[in-house]
Amino acid sequence: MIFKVAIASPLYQLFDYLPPLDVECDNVQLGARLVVPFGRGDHKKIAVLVEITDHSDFALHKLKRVERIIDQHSLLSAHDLTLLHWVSRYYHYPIGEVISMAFPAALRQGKAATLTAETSPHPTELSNAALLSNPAQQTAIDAVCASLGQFAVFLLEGVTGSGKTEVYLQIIHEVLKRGQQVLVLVPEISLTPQLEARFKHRFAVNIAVSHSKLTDNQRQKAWLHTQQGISPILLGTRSALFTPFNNLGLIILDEEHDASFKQQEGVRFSARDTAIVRSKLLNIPILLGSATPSLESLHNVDKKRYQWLHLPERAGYSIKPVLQLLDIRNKKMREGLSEILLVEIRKTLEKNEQVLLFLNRRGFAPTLICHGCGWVARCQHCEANLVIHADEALLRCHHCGTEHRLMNTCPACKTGELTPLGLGTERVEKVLTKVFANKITLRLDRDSTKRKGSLEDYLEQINQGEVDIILGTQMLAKGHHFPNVTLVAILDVDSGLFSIDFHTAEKLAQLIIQVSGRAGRAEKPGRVIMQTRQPDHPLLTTLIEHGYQRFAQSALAERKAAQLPPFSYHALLSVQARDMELALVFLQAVIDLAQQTPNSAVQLLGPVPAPMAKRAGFYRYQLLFQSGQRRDLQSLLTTIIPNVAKLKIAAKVRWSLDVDPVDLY
DNA sequence: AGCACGCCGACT
DNA sequence: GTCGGCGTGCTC
Repeated sequence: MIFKVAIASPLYQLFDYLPPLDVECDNVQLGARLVVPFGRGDHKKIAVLVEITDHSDFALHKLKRVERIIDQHSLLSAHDLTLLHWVSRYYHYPIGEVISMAFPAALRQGKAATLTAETSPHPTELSNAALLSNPAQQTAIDAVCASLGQFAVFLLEGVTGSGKTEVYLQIIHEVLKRGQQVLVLVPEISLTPQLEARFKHRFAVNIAVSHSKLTDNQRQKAWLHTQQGISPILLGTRSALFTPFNNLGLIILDEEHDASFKQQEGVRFSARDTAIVRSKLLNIPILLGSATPSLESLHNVDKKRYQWLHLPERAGYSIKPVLQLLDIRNKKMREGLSEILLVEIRKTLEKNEQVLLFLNRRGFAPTLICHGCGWVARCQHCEANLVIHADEALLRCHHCGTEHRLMNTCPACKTGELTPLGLGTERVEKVLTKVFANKITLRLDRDSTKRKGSLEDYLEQINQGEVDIILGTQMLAKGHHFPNVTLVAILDVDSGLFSIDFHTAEKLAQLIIQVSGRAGRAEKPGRVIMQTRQPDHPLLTTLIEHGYQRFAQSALAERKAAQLPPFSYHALLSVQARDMELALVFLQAVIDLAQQTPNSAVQLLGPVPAPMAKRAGFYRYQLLFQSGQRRDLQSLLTTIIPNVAKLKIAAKVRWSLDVDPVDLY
């Protein structure tokens, strides 16, 4: 009897052990945790039992013995293990690391998987008869409910105010009536309080919540409640995806286009794509929701892989704002605000309505330049300029955190006048408080909301009407809705138009639509003004004249013409090292490995410097794998990645692989 | 990733 | 003579 176990280590393999002595092993369950000796000395590791076989490829006399079986009852089902194996294979990440990711911290360390006594399971009692729903909502509800108990992917497309959440709630109600559980995934924690409140109001059941801002204990409790079936609903972020369920009947993934569903370190999995795999394994439906679906998902609808459900705006509930481009070429500007925009802001404030301004750059100004000699304040560790933070009299690097005192004279020529160049939120805030001195301006960015809970306090002030002008970065683009805001302005929409990364256009369009959904209500619709020097840019004109769907069609046509994803498949191998040469030698070794594995169906693009070629003292390079067929790309990666990991030089650099990258940075 | 082993420089 | 620097190699 051989136990094949997973151990958290950067090795792409399982480890074989002999069963423990003096213990009855006939009933030991796959997915149970074990204590095993590992490495030299008497070191112990927590392992997860993955397979029991009767032969080993490893020399039998070298096998060590399992020391102890921690769990009498498995914590992970066979399906859970299959899903984790899929993640390890598809994202080319060591199986032991992937499996350990499924457990909360304490269980990873071998603590007993027991709940504290205070747990009194809520009676599973379904309250509150359904609200009214309109025909489009009913169609969506019926379609998903008809698929309960079988695999199907639904894309529910509906703008703010179309009643998506109500559709979710009614479908969940049906799943709970069948005695099954529901997994609800959302992109960010900031969205969960409202959603959680709405769920709790609707269902008198135990709702588990899991996201990274909770303590380890809170997360473990949610994990165990879900695993044991005490909580019929788990509401969580990306990392909650791997929580085991007793009887999962449906997955809902809201804001499916959101980039935060893609993990950007370690195992770079897509929670959306992995959730779909989980649904398929369990033979249950999955519902993806968005006002601005990703191009991949729309493409999958075209290919009939997903079923498209559409919620038009409801009559009388419409908060659809008017989108307008404001051509600022040759217009008089005051710190990034055109005269025309200032007039519109004034008119709005005079009606006692609120104004929301977006500028996606914090600080006072992104550049400090010497008017005398042209010296620019640069970060010595990054290929980036230092950002002026006037409030704190600092120059700060937004990439590595380096800080310097803001100086008065040019350190290069000692005489020249130092001039701030460009716009940040602090600078715009300053001019707003001056121009609208009798109004209250509130700045919301990472700097002004550092204190825990301050964002919530500010949001409350806004909704109480204590604030007239809200100026913020994209942290305001998600979730929060401000009914008394009737004017939204995007101060610099052009910065999103010229990127080397083809994903940026899609993200900009989604941002514009999401931002526009933050404002107004039925009787006071909002208006969105975008300042631009590119009023004829096709992205902007298509979006404004024909809406998101038409934009998405033309963006997909462009992707197809250029053979970019979703019409081809990408994997990005990135490396960083203090020594530039080392990084390049590593990538050359990877290229050599790829060329020893002839696969003409995969193109290698690179090595090229990363878009920020130096960051925090590390030089950064990357290599892009591209293929027309997913299986060709996968088979090449399966062959080479474990060998890449074994390269001697791999230990001297930091490298990572991103399959299906959502940004190429 | 850890962690032990091993082969070279400055200390009691 | 020994403590310890971190290069190298291994983990069932």
